[in-house]
Amino acid sequence: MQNPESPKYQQQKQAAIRAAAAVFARKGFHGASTTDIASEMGIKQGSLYYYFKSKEEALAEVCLYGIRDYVQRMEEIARDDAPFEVRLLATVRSHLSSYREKNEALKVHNDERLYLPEIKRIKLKQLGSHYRELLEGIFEQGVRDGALREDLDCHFAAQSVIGICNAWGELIVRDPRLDVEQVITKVNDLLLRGLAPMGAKA
Amino acid sequence: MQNPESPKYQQQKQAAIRAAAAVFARKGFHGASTTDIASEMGIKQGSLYYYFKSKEEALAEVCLYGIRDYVQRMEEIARDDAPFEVRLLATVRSHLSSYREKNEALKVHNDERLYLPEIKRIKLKQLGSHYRELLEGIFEQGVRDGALREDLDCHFAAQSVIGICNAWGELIVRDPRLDVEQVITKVNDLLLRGLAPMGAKA
DNA sequence: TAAACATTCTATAAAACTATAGAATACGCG
DNA sequence: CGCGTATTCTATAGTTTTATAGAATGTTTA
Repeated sequence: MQNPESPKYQQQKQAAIRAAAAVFARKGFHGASTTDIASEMGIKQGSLYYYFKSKEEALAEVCLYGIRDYVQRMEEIARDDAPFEVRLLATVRSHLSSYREKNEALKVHNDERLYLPEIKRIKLKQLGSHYRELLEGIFEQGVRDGALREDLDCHFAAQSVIGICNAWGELIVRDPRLDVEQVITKVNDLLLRGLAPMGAKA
Repeated sequence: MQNPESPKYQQQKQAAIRAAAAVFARKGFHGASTTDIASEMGIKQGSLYYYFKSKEEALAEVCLYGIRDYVQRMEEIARDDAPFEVRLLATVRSHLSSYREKNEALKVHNDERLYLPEIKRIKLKQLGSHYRELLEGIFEQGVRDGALREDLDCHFAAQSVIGICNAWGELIVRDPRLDVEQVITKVNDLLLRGLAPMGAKA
């Protein structure tokens, strides 16, 4: 057993999660065989079970790995009270920059809903909801500060941000020529204008 | 063989496509077994091959079925030259209202990219591109008419509309309590404000 | 160096899945 | 009704896949 949680083990486990993330993202959960994942990290199929008890556990680990520091960054943004515009930009940036950089771990979240053991699924759902609630809180603060129009549906706004960021995240991953920084600017701009109070400045 | 293309055959084929669409949407291409699809429409696994030569062909049919009248409605919108605001609303409505109504055929498009035979994939890509180009054209017209800001990146705008509509489409399907008409209004509003010229009216 | 432990490999059992063939049943029409 | 065709069923061959067991190899440390 991997009792000492040795550095090598940790490192390889990380590699296993990354490999699984990449292959799941490319082929989907069922499309990815354990053979694929193993060979992605340069070991044989059977050896993969040294790191994961099952294929589903691999998926669970990938999902949690993908969302965790994601939520963490959102918490930081929510914590220090900058003006709304700054927070929104930080959110969009956090969401979109990680999409390409932090490999494909996030693309899996369509599958996660389906094939995860109950407990893990709940855990993930909590993290996802937590993320959305943090974002909603930022919008509520924005309304209070007058940076957003008063009748704004903050839940709608938060969902829209997540939705549009995910959509552009996909496009960014799919098309390497896209300039991430530029996309971030434009998405931020679109949202800012779309949610601004009636007679806002440019 | 199904020589006469009898009404019953047509009807059952339609049912088969719908069933496949539903199961693919729920479980993804590889997650869906032919047994699942068959039992979804109330027949046995082997019988499915009376309607599809292979599982991949089923996917192809589902994808084409999903996107066709979609593109067609976009063509209508692009054809009669209404003011930009009307066209945008029509687009958002077409996109979102079909999402729940026209079952799950559209959700599959992540898989399609991966598992489709080359020819079908190209066909689909063409349809998708065509759709986006029509939308881009509408934006370009909107800029010319002064309804949109001059420096608007129409490609970006079109992608964003598609992205946000898809995102909300998913939410609509997943949560039956959501009021589609209300979502349409809000999404349209967000986009309209986000893309409007600098000193626009409410 | 040798013992103890960690990591990977090979081989395989058991299950699931696609696709086909041929039998069985349902349907429409003279 | 009864013939011909359309549709569905059963059974199965042939793959592919997950997961496990035990052997083989690497690595650390005393």
